[in-house]
Order: sequence, then structure tokens, then C-alpha cells
Amino acid sequence: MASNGLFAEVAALSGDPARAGMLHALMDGRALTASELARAAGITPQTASGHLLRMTTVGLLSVEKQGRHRYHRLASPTVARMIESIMQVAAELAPDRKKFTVGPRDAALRTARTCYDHFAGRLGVALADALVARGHIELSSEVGLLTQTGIEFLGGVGIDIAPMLARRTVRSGRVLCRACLDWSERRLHLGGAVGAAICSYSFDNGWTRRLDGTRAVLVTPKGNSIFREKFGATLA
Amino acid sequence: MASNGLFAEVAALSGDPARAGMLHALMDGRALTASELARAAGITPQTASGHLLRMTTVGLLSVEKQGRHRYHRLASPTVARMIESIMQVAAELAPDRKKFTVGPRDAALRTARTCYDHFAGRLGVALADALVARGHIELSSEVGLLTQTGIEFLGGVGIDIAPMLARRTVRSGRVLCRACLDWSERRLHLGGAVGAAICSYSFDNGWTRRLDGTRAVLVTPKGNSIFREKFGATLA
DNA sequence: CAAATGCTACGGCGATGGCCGAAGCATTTT
DNA sequence: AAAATGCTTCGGCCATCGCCGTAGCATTTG
Repeated sequence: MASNGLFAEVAALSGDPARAGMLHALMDGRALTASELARAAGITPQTASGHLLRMTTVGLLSVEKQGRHRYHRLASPTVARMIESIMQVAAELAPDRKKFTVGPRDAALRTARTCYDHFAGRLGVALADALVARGHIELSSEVGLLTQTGIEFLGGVGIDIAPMLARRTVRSGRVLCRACLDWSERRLHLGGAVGAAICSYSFDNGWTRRLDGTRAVLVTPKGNSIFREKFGATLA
Repeated sequence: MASNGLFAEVAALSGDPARAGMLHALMDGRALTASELARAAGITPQTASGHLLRMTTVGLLSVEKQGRHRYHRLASPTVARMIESIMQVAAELAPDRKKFTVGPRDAALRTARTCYDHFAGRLGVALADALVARGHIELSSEVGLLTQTGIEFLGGVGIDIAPMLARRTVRSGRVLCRACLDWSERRLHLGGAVGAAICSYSFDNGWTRRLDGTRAVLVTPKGNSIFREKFGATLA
């Protein structure tokens, strides 16, 4: 197993507090500038630059320069899943820090945010719950199924899952998706290709918007009524 | 997110070359002594002892003392999945090290071994392929489904999946399981509860045996014929 | 009981690496 | 052209940590 060295390198790269903060900040799937990541990690831009260089050369991050900015993002969904699985272990090992002392800024995050490429927070959980309640999705601890009625339902609201059929994640009329357990709600929400499709469609059609530069997500009035009336999701 | 510190600690713990070697050695699901782990990591027992202490106090490993030995194992399936996901990233980032220069020792591992709690190597892939070919299992990139005929088939060979029904990993007559991509074959094999059930049943009924102290698995003649005739799996 | 085995605490060495200040390059703005 | 902004490189400081040799405790074996 020659890849053992790479394993250690990847894990060590994720294991530094500053870099971990950056990866965590990137977990909403957006691309952030070096300065933003430096601020997120609580270090100076010089130090951040070094970290970013290392993570990009190894391949954890990908860069895209745009003017005098350099936008960094997670290199692949595989990396996102790895971070998620480390978070999972950390959550499991955490004694019982149920009390997340959250400020007003965090309140917005708990309401609705993105988790790499899908919705998390109360919005994500509410949508997942509603889809499960109506029999459109069947969720287990690690994985989900989009039922036949679910396929039809999503098609009815305009979300076409045909591309997923093409990518062969479909078997016998069902689409497989992923369940994602997040730190704030401790509840399952909808990830995978289906979750990503719902998320991107919501942004494209004005159901949701980004809040300025944060990873928090705002549900527009239009989206609110659609989520409530069509999906049957109550956002509390 | 107060658990950010724990995240970094967990990742850093996995990121040291010596500790990574130990974790890798424990990925077959067995419990190993401190000396064995020291040898696996290529370090002295004193150094290994320190590493093991750190990993157990944080909670990555669990210990069980037995006589003058101390047996260490991965603390939970969550930890195993985390390691697997890091391996996944490492494999994705590996340039194209297709040529695993393997010795005779590794050849046995490539033939059949355990991957935490299920079969991997050519045996694992062959079983998964056979089950898929006969419509007993439907595998996608991340996840698998045990079909109704699959449930009946496994019941026919003596493997009862009733306990999984109780644990609510079942929906509408199907059992969800996990697809696992391993480093040697680069092919999907069967993990999750179903894979674990097949694996443990095989050991209990003499279809497979451990090779002395290695993680390699030997398929007995009895197991060979059962795998070939009942499962339809060709072990090449 | 003595010897051997498995494992663990202690102490010191050495290297790795994270951090920032200062300086430099590239791009945008005025 | 000059100033401002974003980012990077360089150099040096410092803490952390992996490593092993020595020594010590617990258990098993002779």
C-alpha cells in the first residue's frame, strides 16, 4: 500500500487547527478568497497563503484566480465527504456539548445554510422530514431512496432528475441519495445528488438566496410558500 | 461550532505516519496488541505506547486488556468509515500508482481480506459482482440495496437479515447497505450491515478462516464451493 | 523465585512546522 | 503615475512532537 503516505499527508493537512478552520469554512461549497479564509482561521494572510499553497498542491483544494483575488474551493465532493466523516467522528467523541452558544450570526446559520452542495440547518431538516412524511423519500441512517412518487413529485415542481438517471445512480425506478448528519440539528437531511439538485434549483428559481457574503441562506417569500404548500415543509 | 477543536485533533491524530499505519492495520476490524501495532508502524514499542495512549484517550481506539497483552481496536464503525473516506481521498489524489509492487504477502491480501467488518479484495468484489449479476443487490457508487429476492436468497443460505429489519435500516422490503471502494481492487464491494452479516456468517460456518495472525482471509474448500455454486462467484 | 515477556513512564535530542514581520509582485483604482 | 488592495515569498523565532534509550511495573513462564 504505497498510498499510505498520502493518507497520512491528507489527514495531517486536515489536522492543523488553522487549516481545519479553512476547510470548515469551505464546507458550504462556495469559493472563498485567501483573505476570507485567513480571517476564518484567525491567522494572518501570509500564514494562510502557505497553508493554501500546501492544500492546493496536494489537491485538497482547487484555485481559480480572478483579478487580484484567488478563489479557493474544495477540490471534489470526495473531499467534502471526508471532512463530513471527520466531523461525524468528532461529534461522536464530543462529550455532550449540546449547548451550542450561538450568537445572532449563528442563528441565521441554524435556520438555513448550505452544506457543500445541499441544504442544511432547519430548512434542510424540514425539507427532508416533509419528503419522508409524504413517502417521496425513504431515509435510513446513512442513505436515502427517492421513491417513484418522489421522482414524479420533484418533476412536478420542475426538478428533473433525468441527469441522475444518466449517471446510473438509479436502479429499478429509484434514485439513491445520501443522508447527511450535521452538527447543528443532529438530524438527518438530504444530501447526495438529489439534495444538490433541490438546492441548485432553489437558487436558480429564486426560492432561496445567499445572504451577502455568509454561508447563511435566506428563504424568499416565494420559496417560503412553495416549500410550505408544495413540499409541506414547515420552517417553524 | 465548538467541536472545531476536536475535528482538528481527530484529523491530526490520524495524520501522523506512525499512527496512520496503526489505523490502517486495524482496518480489518480485529483487535491487535501494542507490539503488533508497533511492528506495523515500524516504530519501537515505547513510541507506539504513547501513540496508543493518545488515540484511546481521545476515543479513536478502544482497549481491552487480556493477561499481559493489551488489545486495541477501532472504537466504532464511524471511525472506520472516516478512515475509509480519507483513504478514498488519498486514492483520488494519487497520480496513477496503478502498479502496487506487492510481495507474496500482499498477494494473499489481494485475494481475500476483511475490511473492518466485511470482505474485501477479490473475494469481496467477486461476491458483490455475483450478487449484483443475479439481481440480489443493486449497487450504486455509494450505496447498495438488497432486493426482495436478495433477502430470500440470503435467507436460503442461512444468513438471516431479520436483525437489520429490527434496526430499521429497512424500508419497503429492501435492506440498505453500503458500497465500499478499496485501494487494491478499485472496485466496489459490499459493506454495511449486509456485508458484515455475510462476513461473520462465513467465519462462523467455516466458509472462511483467518490466516494465522494476518488480516488475510483463507477461503476453505467448503466455502469455495458454496461461493461458486450458491453465490455464483468465481474467485479467478 | 528468577527469568522472560508485554507494556508503560521518563528524559533528552532533534526535526518539523506554524507563526508573524518585512518586503516584493500583480492587479485595480484614483 | 501614484496609491491601494490582494496575495505571495523570505527569514527567523519558537513551540510542538515524534523518536528512542533507559528504567520500571505487571503478568506469565521456567
